[in-house]
Amino acid sequence: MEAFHLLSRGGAKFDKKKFKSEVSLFNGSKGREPKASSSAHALAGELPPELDFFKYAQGGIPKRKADEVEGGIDLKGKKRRVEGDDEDEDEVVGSRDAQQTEDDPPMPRHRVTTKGKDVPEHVETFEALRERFHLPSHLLQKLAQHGYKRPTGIQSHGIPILMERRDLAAISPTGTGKTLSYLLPVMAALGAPAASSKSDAGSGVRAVILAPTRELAHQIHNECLKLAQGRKWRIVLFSKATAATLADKKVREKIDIIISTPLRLVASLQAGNLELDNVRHLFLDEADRMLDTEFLEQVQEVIAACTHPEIQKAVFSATLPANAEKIAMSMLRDPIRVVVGLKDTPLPLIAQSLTYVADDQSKLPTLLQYLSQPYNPPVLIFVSSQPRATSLAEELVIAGVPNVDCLHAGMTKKEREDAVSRMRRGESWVMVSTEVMARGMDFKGVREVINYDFPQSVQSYVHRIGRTGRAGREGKAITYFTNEDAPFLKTIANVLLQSGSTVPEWVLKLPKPSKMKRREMGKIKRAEAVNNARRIGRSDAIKKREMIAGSKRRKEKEQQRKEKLAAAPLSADGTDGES
DNA sequence: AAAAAAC
Repeated sequence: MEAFHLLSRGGAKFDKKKFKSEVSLFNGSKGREPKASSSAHALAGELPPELDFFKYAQGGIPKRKADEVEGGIDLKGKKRRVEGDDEDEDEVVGSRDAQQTEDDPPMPRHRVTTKGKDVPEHVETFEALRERFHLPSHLLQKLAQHGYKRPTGIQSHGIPILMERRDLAAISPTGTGKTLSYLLPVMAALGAPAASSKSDAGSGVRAVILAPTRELAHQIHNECLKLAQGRKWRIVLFSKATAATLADKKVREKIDIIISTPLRLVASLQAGNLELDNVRHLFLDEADRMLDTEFLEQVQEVIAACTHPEIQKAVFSATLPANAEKIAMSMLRDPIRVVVGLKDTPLPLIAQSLTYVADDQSKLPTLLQYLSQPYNPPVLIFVSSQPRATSLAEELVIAGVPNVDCLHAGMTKKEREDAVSRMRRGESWVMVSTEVMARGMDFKGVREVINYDFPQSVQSYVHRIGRTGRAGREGKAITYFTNEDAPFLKTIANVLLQSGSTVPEWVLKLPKPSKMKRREMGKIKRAEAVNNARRIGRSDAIKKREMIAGSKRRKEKEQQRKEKLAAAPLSADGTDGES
């Protein structure tokens, strides 16, 4: 009860450990929440942030028993039915996820399907990679050293494919270790650092990894550094600052791996400060996002700059709509497609629910009510725009919710970095953010996701809620919907159903979007078409200038907002009280 | 279908 009090008032200095176990105890009565013991255990066993990378392999992850009945639906039975529905008839059904063997951590079981010519045999263990591909022992040591026991589905199938230098389109659910599945082969292929005299691999960058957000690029970079620890590879997280150092050609030639967002890289290419003609590995993380129209052109420019004849390309995501897959496949050479589990589907470990809030005004009271009761921090809250992120965070602070943070791309680089590190340190209890956080970000502790604003696509939904339930842990996801969201509700509801969560009967009985709605949507579509048509005639330079102006305006607005907020800082430091 | 993100 004390914890409850502290939480709602936010007035006291805080022992998170103590707090969390008490809150969990509290929740225990509700049955659906993770058990107190598991919560306390997870917390006690928490690794320092620098070891996060190895979390996938950790044992002792609490998991719902397979035969547990939840909300009237037998998860096991449900899952079997869904698997039976698979439509890709010409696909080869490979092994199951290696994680399922008796004594091992209960990672979710996923079927793995592969498609393509001469698909390399998957491996059951990391050791097998040494025998087959001479994976350097220092890499194996890194894995073993940190308790990495068995490869996940995507790792056991993807790594051999990549190590045989084949192109790959990999689809695997959120939190199943995609990053390692492409980093390990890159590190193995690099051999000696470019700076070393032993290197016979030509000069200049040999691997490029692209990600859609700075935060994700940063996270990938960190994980890469962990694998490279003690080695002399130059692994560069591309930023304005690092790009500036490239003017010196000697500097560029010694880089081994670049991890970057597309536009940053394109800027350097255009400035003539970077050559990618020696790149042997070009990987796209969050591939469907990277192939969105807004990124596509930039990505294509990077691809065009990678002129090495033996370049290996690969794309990774938890979601890959048909459209994006078509583009991806056209970019790859004789590709292999690997699908772990079901495409565009969240993990069954995430308990999903829908909450009706009549309109936008009703959301805040609903959220405050929710946060006035015990919850498992940190909670990640998604909204649809930057201003809404700022103002919601503001409202929560005013309402006395402690340790509220905010993250969106309108913030400065430093603000964004600070927000992420508060999150990593467990100092944020409530993180309000936009789509910028929806993909790839791996905050181990996140147990709850709230979609305050309805997601704009199934893909967005899957990635957002995939911030929880990672590496075999449980998670909880709540999605608010208003009357206006109704036309899109059924689509999302089906996603919930497919992944083993329950949906109120009446939602399933909803008709397809009404004629009126469709007409409305049609109007928007036409208006957009007209708008686009108007733009077609314009030069790229004008478009670019407009884009820059738009972003400047946003930044100015943001600054004004911040100044207003100065009296009530977003970031509580644990000792602050409300006014 | 629409916003966000990328420099």
